[in-house]
Amino acid sequence: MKVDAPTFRERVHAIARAIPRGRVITYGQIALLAGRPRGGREVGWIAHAGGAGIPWQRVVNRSGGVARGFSGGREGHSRALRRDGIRVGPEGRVDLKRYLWWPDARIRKRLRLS
DNA sequence: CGTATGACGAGCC
DNA sequence: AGGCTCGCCATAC
Repeated sequence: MKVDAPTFRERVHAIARAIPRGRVITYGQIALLAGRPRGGREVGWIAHAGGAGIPWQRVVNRSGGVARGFSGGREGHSRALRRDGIRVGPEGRVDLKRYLWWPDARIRKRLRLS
């Protein structure tokens, strides 16, 4: 059966849903995977628009920083990450060396990503 | 339709 | 390392 090509927003949602508990990904990475190398800002407002059942707290910026516009502000974002078992520093930063996630080949294939 | 805005990123200092 | 500037690009107004 023929299916329409997924929109950028749908790809972003699919990727965000695939992030495992205890790991994080960056806006830029999602944009790249979804086929828009400089679309970090877009991913940001897609995240801000929300989406039921999507663990947006696992999406952080390039510096590992939490989002100002998260529900509950930076504090809210930090709390949500800690509930995921992720350590968040006093400046609202996570250690990317430790928590950054990259989808493996199998997942990329399943989601039809680059 | 021109301007402003922003859950971003890379580069420079 | 951390702060600034500039580029990016869909939306909002």
